This record gives sequence, structure tokens and C-alpha cells, in this order.
Amino acid sequence: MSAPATPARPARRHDPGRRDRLVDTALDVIAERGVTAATHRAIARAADVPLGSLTYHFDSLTDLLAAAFSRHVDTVAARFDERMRAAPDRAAALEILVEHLTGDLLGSPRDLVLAVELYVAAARNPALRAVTQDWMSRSRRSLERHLDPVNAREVDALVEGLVLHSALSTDPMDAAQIRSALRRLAG
Amino acid sequence: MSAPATPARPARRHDPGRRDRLVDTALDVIAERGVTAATHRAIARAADVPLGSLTYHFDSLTDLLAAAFSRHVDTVAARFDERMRAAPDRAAALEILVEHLTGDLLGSPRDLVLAVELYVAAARNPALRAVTQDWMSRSRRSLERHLDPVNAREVDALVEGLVLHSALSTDPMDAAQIRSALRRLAG
DNA sequence: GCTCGATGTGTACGCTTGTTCTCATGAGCG
DNA sequence: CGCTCATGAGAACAAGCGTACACATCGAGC
Repeated sequence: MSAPATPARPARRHDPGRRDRLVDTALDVIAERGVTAATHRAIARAADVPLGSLTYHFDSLTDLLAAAFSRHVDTVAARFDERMRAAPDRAAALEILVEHLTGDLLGSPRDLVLAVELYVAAARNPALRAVTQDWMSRSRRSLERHLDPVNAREVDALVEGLVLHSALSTDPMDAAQIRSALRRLAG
Repeated sequence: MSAPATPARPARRHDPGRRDRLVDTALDVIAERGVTAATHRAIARAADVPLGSLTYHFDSLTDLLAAAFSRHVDTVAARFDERMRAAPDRAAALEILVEHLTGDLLGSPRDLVLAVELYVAAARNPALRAVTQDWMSRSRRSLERHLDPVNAREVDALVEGLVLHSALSTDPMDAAQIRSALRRLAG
């Protein structure tokens, strides 16, 4: 046998789009095991690429994490803004927000975890704080399509708290409770 | 000279209360440099004790961090509950809450940072999640002295979100805004 | 078809980490 | 006093980390 039937690694020389794939894989690792476990080696293993490949494509681990979070924020913020833009009026906007919270966010543990992990990472890493602030400002701007700036800020804070509670508490609030609270605060 | 004039370390053999001091020092390190920087060595250096002393007094680093956060939660929760207990009625309770948020929490970066660091640590460490849940439930119970359970929960979520925003955002809300939002939600 | 620069690979280095281990010490008790 | 054992001290270890680097490989332009 000059060539093994099933090589352990497919010898992926010339792998265009690897950079992109690394960003996605990094996000997966963060979601599954947390930002502190998102090491070069863990991401390399998950993406099935050699260790050196990471430092070739990204100057540092922080760069890679920033790229990953940045992509995630882009995705979520764009989706949210699209929905808010489609709302005909304030009442509809609030209902969409409830749907967004209870359906998407609380429904998919992944996004919830990623949100908290971003807070975590940003709390100590200045390079990632820019991503968090981008997220906060885009979220607020979306809300401002139907709420005045001050109110948008209040609602945003409540949403952030609900997310945190849902992630860390044992018994999260249900859709009806969230709707009721949002209506009162946005009243 | 058989004995140096100023020994680098006072040879603190028999140091009763060292365990307590280690817990406090751990909290200081967490507040100043974050929970990820709170290593055995960092805490030992800050407390001016040898490295081995930490694993002697605490089975593991997690144990030490849990003890530290637990003590902090005790302090803050007790202080908060005392104030809420002293409130004659609902309106006064809300005002005290505003004071608590704007004065104590947002006034002292230390408590704010510790709150976020606890979220961070609990997000990944199951042993610390118990401390977070203890904090959340005590905070809610204090609020329930003047608010019904459902409302207490809503207010608690808003407070959590406000804390997070204050810690990570560039322009925190002022006391008047916070008061207004709390009044509306607790209405 | 050859060269050259971009990309991929694998190893190594220096460092920090949590934890363990052995030995020294001295306070409390008979 | 003398014993004993909880406590203190400091060195050591294995593991994991980010990063750097030397070498292989291949696509594209001449």
C-alpha cells in the first residue's frame, strides 16, 4: 500500500475559505465550551487543521475571537433590525421583541450562551469591548425605530437582564410574563 | 548581624485568621484584575503568603473562589435586605432601590465589577453557579418585601440589566432615568 | 515549464498554571 | 519539660498555553 485507504487527515493543501471556516469553528467552540476554553489548540482540533494554521491566518488569538464575536453580532443584529424594521407600529414592535426573546434567544441556548460569553470576554479584554458596544448600540438603534431614545435604552437594559437571568437562573420567565413586563416599561 | 534589620517577609509562622484573610484577598484580586487573573500565585502574592498555603487552606482554586464570592454575596445581600426591610412602604422601597443602584453599586466600581465577574465565573463553573443563584434568590426575596413575586422578578431582571449596562457601556444611565424606569415597571 | 510568493504544516520554546510533596516549625497538652 | 500534630514554607512537577519559526507545497504569472 503506497497510499492508505483512509488517511487520518485528507491533506487539505490549498484550502480556500479556511479563514472563514476558522471563524465559524471558533464561534462553535465558544458556544460549546466557553470563551476561556477557546484556545488555539481547541479551535484547531475542532476545525481539523494544524495548530500553526491559526497564527498564520490571525495575528493573535484575540484577533480570532474578535472576528468570531463580530460575525455573530453582525448576524444577530441584522436579523433583529430586519424584524424591527418590518414592524408597522410600536405595539407590533414590542410583540416582535417578545417573539425574538422567547422564541429565538431563549429558544436557542446557543445564542444565549454566546451573548453571555461576549459579556464575559468584553469585561476584561479591551479589544472585545468594541464588539460589545457595537452590539449594544445596534440593538438600541433597532429599538429606536419605534421607541424614543430614552425608552429604547430602558427596554434594552431590561432585555439584557432577562437574557442574563435566563442564562443563569433555573426557572426562566415565560413569554406572557416577559410581554407584560415589556409593555409596562415601554408604556 | 545574626538577624537582618528588615526581613523581606516577617516569617509569619502561626498566623491565625489567615484563611479569612485569603478569602478577602481573593476578592480584592478578582475586583482589581478579574476572575481569570485570580490565580493561586496572584492571590498568594497579594496576601504575601507562600504558594503552598493556598492549597493547604482550600482544596482547590474553585473552592477558594466560591468562598470569596459567597462572602461578597452575603455582605451585599445582607446590606440590601436590611435597607428594604427598613422601607415603610412600596414607594420608599423603590426609592431605596434607586439609591442602592445609583449610590452604592454604580458609585463603587468595585461592587459593580464583582457582580459582573460573578456572572462570568458562574457562566462556566457549576460550583459557582450555586452562589449566583443564591444571590438572585436573596435579591428577589428582599424585593418581595414590598413587591409581589412576579413584579419582584421583573424588577430584579431590570436591575441586573442596568448593572450590566453600567459596567460595559460607555454612558451609564443617571439616577433620574433609573428611577423613572423602575417606577414604570413596578407600577 | 519555471520561478516565486502565498499558503499549509509540524515542531519547539518559554512561560504560567493548579496541584503535590517533603521538610521545618512551634503551640498546646500530658 | 517533651511529644505531637496542625500549620507554614518552598521547591518541584506535569500539563496546557500563545507564539515563533523553519520547512514543505502548490497555484499563478511569465
